[in-house]
Parts: sequence; C-alpha cells; structure tokens
Amino acid sequence: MQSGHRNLTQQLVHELGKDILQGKYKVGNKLPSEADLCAQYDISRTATREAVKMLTAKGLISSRPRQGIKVLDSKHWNLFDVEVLNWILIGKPDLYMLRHFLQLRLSIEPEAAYLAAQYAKDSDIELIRNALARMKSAEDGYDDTLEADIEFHTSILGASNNPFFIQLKNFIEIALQVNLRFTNRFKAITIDEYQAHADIFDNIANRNPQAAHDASLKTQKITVGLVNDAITELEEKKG
Amino acid sequence: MQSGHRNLTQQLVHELGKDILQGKYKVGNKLPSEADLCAQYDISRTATREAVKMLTAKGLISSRPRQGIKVLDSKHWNLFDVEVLNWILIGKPDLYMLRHFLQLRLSIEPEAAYLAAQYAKDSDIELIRNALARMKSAEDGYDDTLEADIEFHTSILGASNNPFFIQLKNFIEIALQVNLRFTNRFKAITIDEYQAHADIFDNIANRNPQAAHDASLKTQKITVGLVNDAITELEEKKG
DNA sequence: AATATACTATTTATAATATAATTATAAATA
DNA sequence: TATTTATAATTATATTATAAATAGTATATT
Repeated sequence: MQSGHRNLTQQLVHELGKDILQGKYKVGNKLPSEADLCAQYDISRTATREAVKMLTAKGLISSRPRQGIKVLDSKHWNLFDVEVLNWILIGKPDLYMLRHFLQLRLSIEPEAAYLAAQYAKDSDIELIRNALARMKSAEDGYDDTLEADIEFHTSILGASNNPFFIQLKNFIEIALQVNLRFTNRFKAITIDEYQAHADIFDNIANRNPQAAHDASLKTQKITVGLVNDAITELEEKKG
Repeated sequence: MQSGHRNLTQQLVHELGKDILQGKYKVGNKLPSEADLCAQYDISRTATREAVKMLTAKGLISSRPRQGIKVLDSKHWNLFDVEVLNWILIGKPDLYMLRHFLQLRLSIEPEAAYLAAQYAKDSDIELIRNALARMKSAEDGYDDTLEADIEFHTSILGASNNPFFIQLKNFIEIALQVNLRFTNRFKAITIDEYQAHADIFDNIANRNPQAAHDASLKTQKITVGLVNDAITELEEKKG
C-alpha cells in the first residue's frame, strides 16, 4: 500500500477503489470482511471502516451486517468523482471507454462554449485567453501540451458560470489524459489544432454563442469520428 | 434528526449534507468539531467520524487536525451524487438553479437521444416505448405525470449505453422535480407535450440519430427559453 | 524590527475492546 | 411443503486511550 502523504484511511480508499475500477473485485462480488481487511492491510478497524464508508459514499460498495461488503452495480458509481475518474485512468481504459469519454465531451463542450459566450465575465475571458497563449507556447515546444490543453478546455467550463458544467472539469481533464494514451504523448500541437482552439476562443470573446458552439462541435465531431474509425478497424481485424 | 430506516451514520450524513446545501454552514466556515457533533446529536465518535468521512468523500468538507471540519468550496462538491442532488432539491432551488439544471439537460439529452438511436438494444427501445405509453396514460389522468416523465427521459439515457450518460439519470430525475416546483404540480400532460416526446421516441426507434437529436433539442430549447423569459421578467421587476 | 525557532493547546487520526443489531442460512416444527 | 425458530456471521455503535498533525503564541536570534 503506497503511503504518499495521505492518512491510512485515504490510502485504503485508494487501494480498494483502484481494485474495484480495475475489476479485481467484480460487480456483485464480496470484498474481504472488515476483519479480513484489517488483517490484510494491518490497520485498525477504525481506519478500515472509515475507508469502507468513503467508498460507500462514492457509490462503489454497500456494506450490511451478515451480507458483508459488496461491489455495487456500476450504475451507482459516482463516475464524476475526481478520485473515481483517476481510478478509471489508472485502470488503462480501452478504446470503447475513450469513445464514452468523447461522446460526453461532444455533448458538453459545445454548449459550455455557448454559455461562456453568453455569461463569461471579463476575468473568465482572460483565463481562456491565457490558456490559449499557453497552447501557442506548447506549439513551439515551450510549454506542456497536455497541461495547456486541459487549462483551455476547463477554463471554458468555468466561464459557463454554471456549477454543473464547472463540476465536469474533472471529467474533461481525465478525458484529455485518456485521449493522450492513444495518441503520441510527445507530439506538439499542430497549427490546425491551435487554430481550431483559437476559433472557439474568438467566438466566445466576441460574445457569439452559436458560432462558439459550432466551432467547438466541429472539433469534437472530428475526434469522435477518428475513434469510431479506429474501433471499426479494430473490430474488422478481430472479425 | 429524522431516523427513517437508516443507521446513525447515514442519518447524520443526511442532516449535515442538507445543512451544507441549504447554506446553514457556509463555504469556508467551520462545522462543529467531532466532539461537539457527538454532543449535539448524542451519538458516538465512531458514528460521527464515519459521517464526516462520507461527506468528505462527496467533496463537501475537509477535516484536518487542529483545523477542524470545514465546508469546501462548491467547485469540489459532487453535484452528480444522488444524495447531493436530493439535498439541492430539499434546499428549495430558485429560478437560477432551475436554469442551471435546464442548461445541462439541453446539453445532455439531445446527444443521449442521438446515441440511443445509434446504440440502443431492442430491449432499450421497449423500455422507452413503455415510458411513452405511461405518458399517454398520464395525459388521460391514469398515471403519474412526473414519474412517467422521469421514466421516459432516463430510459433514453439508459439506451445510450454510455456509462457517463447513464450516471446522469439522477441528475435528470432531480432536474424534472425542480422543474415541477415552478409549474403546476397537478397539470396533466398536454397533447403537444406528448407529441414532442413521441417524436423523439419514433426517431430513436427508427434509428435516425440526427432527427432524434433535433427533436429533443427543440423541446429543450423551448423550456430554457421559458425560464430565461421568467428570469428576465423577474429582474425587470426588481430593477 | 524582522525572522526563525520552539512551545502549547486544539483537533483529528489511529488503535483496541466490548457489546448490540442485523440478517442470511440452517434447523426445527407444523 | 411451508412456516417458524435458532444459529452464526458480519457490520453498527459505543467507549477509552494514545498518537499525530498543526494553527497560533511565545521566545529567541539576527
């Protein structure tokens, strides 16, 4: 159990959460009992029970007398929880999972851009402008591509001034990281990619919601299309 | 503290969660210490601490030695957690919150309909057909309007066969309940409303993604428009 | 005066132990 | 066969003790 700088409870939450998302403990199956977890990880019942409660709060497990601790059906999992998302990432998601991420991005981001053009404060616009500048730097190799990309897309969510969209920042951040697993980690941002992002920004800054929406949607459709093609190819290979 | 049939920990989670979402405990402010919570609710430290851990897992609070228990900034709250959503509902959300709900619905549901038309299994289609039939019954006063409406919209999310969209069922369910707070609770479903839903279903069943998307988007835009008008009117009154 | 260091008190973190409540399964009974 | 009762497994709750973390204060140092 890697300690990091977290307390025992948080460490156990991390270990078990990771194992559940990786399918080491399967839906409907039992985890070791409280007593067994204490023994396995050599920690007190106090810490163990608190970890179990935290995973319960995230919808991953249920724990009841006599029945023990069971993995809940995945429809109950808090997939937008930042820790759960990280456990998905750790679990080496496949192309189908990437498609799921991208389908929701396509659903969310164009509308976020629309709302940003409507409701962004000047300070919100500046944050997006800043992120775009980082992407320019990354294009020239002077900044981290992934970080700049994350900052750009999440700053638009922030500019929507809608708490639900803001909550989805975690989701987008992990989605971009999953995406990177399937592309070249170290490739620079191309001029085309940069321009697509700049278009979105310009339309937000110019307070043109529909154009901002459409610019965002255009890039999302291309990305989903690429993954659909990759999956089709994969399935044809398999037969 | 209402007991329901939940255990002590869950009861305290509910009480504190509700209070935080209602703003009784404000962002950045401290909650009573562990010891004080034990005294206030007359329960053991064990139960109290487990409740605190569960709220921590939902991103509502942090608890550290000497610092105590503090309400985290709302950007950390797991707004898509089913309990958190219920606490929002309990907290009597205003028109602005309704707009936030509707903005995300507009973002999610048309794309869910698109994916449903692409990926729904026959059994998924049957579930939507069933929900539509319930709406017809509700139109005639033979079924519950709200329940039928919830079943229709969530069954489409289910038919997307995308775990992230499926997770958002809770969100849509609460969104519809919030919406109802601002319309007539007992009004029957009108013929127009029913037809709009039937259009979405037909296009999903006929495997026409774009038409399903557009039919859904059309109704969502109307709803958002109504709330925007209501807010404009409200703000003009206030001056 | 400004900065670093050590001290102190507060609060949570962890552990250990005891007992109660819940409930799935098995056994007994009608 | 169906119903009830008993048993055992497991979590739920309570209590107590000690450790660790840390914000704030006091002290010492430059």
